[in-house]
Amino acid sequence: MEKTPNLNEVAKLAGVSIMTVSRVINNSGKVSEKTKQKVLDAIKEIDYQPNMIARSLARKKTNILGLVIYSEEGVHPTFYNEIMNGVQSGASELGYDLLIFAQNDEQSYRNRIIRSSLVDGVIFMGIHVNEDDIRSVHEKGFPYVFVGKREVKGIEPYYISPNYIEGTKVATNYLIEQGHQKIGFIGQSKKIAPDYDKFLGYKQGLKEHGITYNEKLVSEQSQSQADGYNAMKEMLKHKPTAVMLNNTYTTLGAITAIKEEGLVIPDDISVIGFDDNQELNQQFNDFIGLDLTSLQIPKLELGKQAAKLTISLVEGNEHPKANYLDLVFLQKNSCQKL
Amino acid sequence: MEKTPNLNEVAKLAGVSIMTVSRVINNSGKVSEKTKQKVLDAIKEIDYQPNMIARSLARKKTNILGLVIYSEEGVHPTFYNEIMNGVQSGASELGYDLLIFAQNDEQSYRNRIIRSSLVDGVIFMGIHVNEDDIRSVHEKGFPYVFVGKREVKGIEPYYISPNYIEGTKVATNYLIEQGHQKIGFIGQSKKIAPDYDKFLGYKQGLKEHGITYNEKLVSEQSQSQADGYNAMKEMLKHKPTAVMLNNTYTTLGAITAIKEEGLVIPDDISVIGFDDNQELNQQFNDFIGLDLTSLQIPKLELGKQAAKLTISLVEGNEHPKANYLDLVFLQKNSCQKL
DNA sequence: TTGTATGCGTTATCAT
DNA sequence: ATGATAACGCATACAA
Repeated sequence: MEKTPNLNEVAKLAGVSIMTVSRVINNSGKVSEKTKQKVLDAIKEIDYQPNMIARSLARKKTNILGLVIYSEEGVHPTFYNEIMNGVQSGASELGYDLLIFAQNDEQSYRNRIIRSSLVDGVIFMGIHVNEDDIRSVHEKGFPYVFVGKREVKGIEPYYISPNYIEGTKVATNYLIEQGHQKIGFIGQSKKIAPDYDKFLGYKQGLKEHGITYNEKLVSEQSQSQADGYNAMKEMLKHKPTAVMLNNTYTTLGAITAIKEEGLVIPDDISVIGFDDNQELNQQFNDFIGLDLTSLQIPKLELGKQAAKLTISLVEGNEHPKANYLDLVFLQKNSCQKL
Repeated sequence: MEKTPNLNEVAKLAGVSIMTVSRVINNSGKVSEKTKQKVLDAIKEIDYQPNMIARSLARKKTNILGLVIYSEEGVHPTFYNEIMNGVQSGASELGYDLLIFAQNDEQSYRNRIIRSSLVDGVIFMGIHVNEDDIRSVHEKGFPYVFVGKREVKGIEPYYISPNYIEGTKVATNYLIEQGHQKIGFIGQSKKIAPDYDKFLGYKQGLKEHGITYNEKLVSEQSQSQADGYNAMKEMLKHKPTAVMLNNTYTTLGAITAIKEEGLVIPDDISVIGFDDNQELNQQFNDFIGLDLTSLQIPKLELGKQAAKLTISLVEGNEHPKANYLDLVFLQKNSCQKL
């Protein structure tokens, strides 16, 4: 490895002081057009690139964001990866790099994050978060944003979350406007916050149209294909004309059950899915031969917004603690007007 | 944001010089047990954490690895994300952080990477790589590793790749040992290097057992479910007793075709899949009700090895240019002894 | 065993 | 418009 050139060498070559070179690089202060050219030429000649580390030390700012992913066994679900891509992209757009913190153990990151001066701000992501980390970061006034709605005892944390309630309400309204009254909902889980919010939106939609809530048309089972299959089997006894599902897996199971009963989508029953995984969903659509109408989480955008919000906080701006991003309602052909 | 403490403040509090503190932190040089305790106490008291930026500048080493992902439209296929997780994990194990470079345009990274002194080494990943970047990094002697076999004109690059040839050879041998002679292969593509390697392994397996290659049992179509479906339909006319597939999508299509013909897996035909996406595959297995025997790319491990190899190069060790990682042959129940 | 001086490459401050 | 000098926080070399 050859030594990388520094300001001194550029200055010497251009016949000016390092400060002039620095000014040219940063477009700051006044530099005459003539010397500016000399400097630019010198920079090009020796292929000079500013040393980010030295710059960071002097500026006390690294232009690096940290992304902390709390995951199990070192494997991050696809879901997080897509958001991560968005974070990277959003950070990049504003001239920030992204540093990944992730480990299988539940180690605390707070010291490395806040004290080491390596990152200017941090984004938290994952279910099994170390809440002490967030609390600590929060109390130190260190810029951070959490992806996903979050309650942390004792503080009111910054977060950006998909607006599940609003999303399912929109979808429910859509079904109702298509003439549906007996609308099923699979995946009402009190344990999983997003799933419960989806349920709330569904309920609100019904309420706004004066449709009485029928608990026979709601199932708590929410995780696997088997859950969706069983829930749908049971629910079909009560003849819903439409059904909303909480994720890709339950959707698959439910569709299997519907087909087994000899029903056709959307002729006999309308279906709205909830797509947590676009690639998976795409492939299933191909396989099932069905273009599912669904609510989509704009994961890339979610990540981007998280990055931009964090950067805005880094730069000293004020923001509300709770931030929401609309879901995308994708109307395909699994719903029918009654 | 409160000011973070530095060596000076620890030293003052402990009543020693900053050098003693530095020695305690780095476990270098001789420090008496007594002063060591004083220093440790002081560190704990003010919650001191070394400033990584200052350390990096002084050491001329950041302990940060860069990961460059060349992708399209800012979206990285799941495949890369899993490898990325491995890279992060591997780097972390050896005390390195990971910085992500990724953008939708085909921008060159070489200057930022090599010259800015931000990262000690770099890992490249993706199809549409900017070859000039690699060449430049290579020629400067900057530590790097490419994930996936790579040919770059003019140089012999460092890479670590799944051993596709060996993998499919093992799988082919397995089928032959189970008594199969008419073994089909779907996905021989000259355009996609890994797919062609898979084909080569298949061919070698046949050759080792003196089975003549029958091109009626080989299909070039290799990308989509439709490809797999069509290829299988055609191939079934020649009555293979077993078939190997090149990826999850063609597998799905092929299985559909097999079922349509009224054949049962594994009773009528044995199937070996190639799993590029574990989550997808898992879900399909559930759906199809079939535990597919398949070749798996150990993506997490691939990423880890890439990180460790890069770090080893950073630390001045010698390594061969070409490095291979064995595929995992997962024997489930889609194959039958003849 | 401990401390002092110097440098890492840049930016900020204050001169000129 | 340009330059000299002092930070930035730590590590290395050299003293004591």
